Amino acid sequence: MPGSSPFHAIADPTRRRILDALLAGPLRAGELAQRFPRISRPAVSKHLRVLRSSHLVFTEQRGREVWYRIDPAPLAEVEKWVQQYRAFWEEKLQALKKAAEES
Amino acid sequence: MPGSSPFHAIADPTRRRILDALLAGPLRAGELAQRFPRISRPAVSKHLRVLRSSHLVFTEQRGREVWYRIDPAPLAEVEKWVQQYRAFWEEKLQALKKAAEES
DNA sequence: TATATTAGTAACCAATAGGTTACATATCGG
DNA sequence: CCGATATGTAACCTATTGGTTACTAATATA
Repeated sequence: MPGSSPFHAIADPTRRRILDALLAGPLRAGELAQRFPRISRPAVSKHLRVLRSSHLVFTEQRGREVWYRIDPAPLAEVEKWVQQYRAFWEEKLQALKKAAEES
Repeated sequence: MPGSSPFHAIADPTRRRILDALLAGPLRAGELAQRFPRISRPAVSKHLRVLRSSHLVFTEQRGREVWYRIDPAPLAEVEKWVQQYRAFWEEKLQALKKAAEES
């Protein structure tokens, strides 16, 4: 539990939507949960725990409220990995272009 | 099963290593499995099925051999999503830089 | 101080994931 | 044709995931 992979953290679509919501700015736990009417608050709370454990979000306690905000730093690892494949797919696009020009 | 998310497909470290291996060029199923001595061939076969179902790899049958190669196209979705957060973390780096200069 | 409000946790459950061994299927080579 | 090789699948097991409801702890407020 202490420090799971960002690849695992972003695998779940609900967790990605949570991060997307936080992109606009910090939110309280409850407010965040309200944005997912189809699942319960504890379910969201668990997703937040996963995001915390992978350091994709961090919290600031203000009285009884807990504010969540993004820390996108761990996504750099994901980006780096995906970028390895960029050259590959750009090659393919090049090949397609060439083929189109030759037809 | 027909068409699972690339986010899910790359969540597993073994599947990422399979893709990494294929980056150097196409490989046969068995040859691929040999690179993972700690897990059985059927386990690798199952990972390959997941990768196939998310269209990250495709196969070419040649006699009794099955050659696997990468199709990185679905990773574009991942890249696109991660890039949204780029601006965010670059801002943070900027802020750090600024703070360093002012100290 | 009593009561709402906010957030997390405990205990539980069904479904999925990732692994295993045993088996089926198809092709190659002698 | 027959044995060896290459690959995938079936059946099964355990751990993890994502969800639920019920409860606890802490802080704000009337």
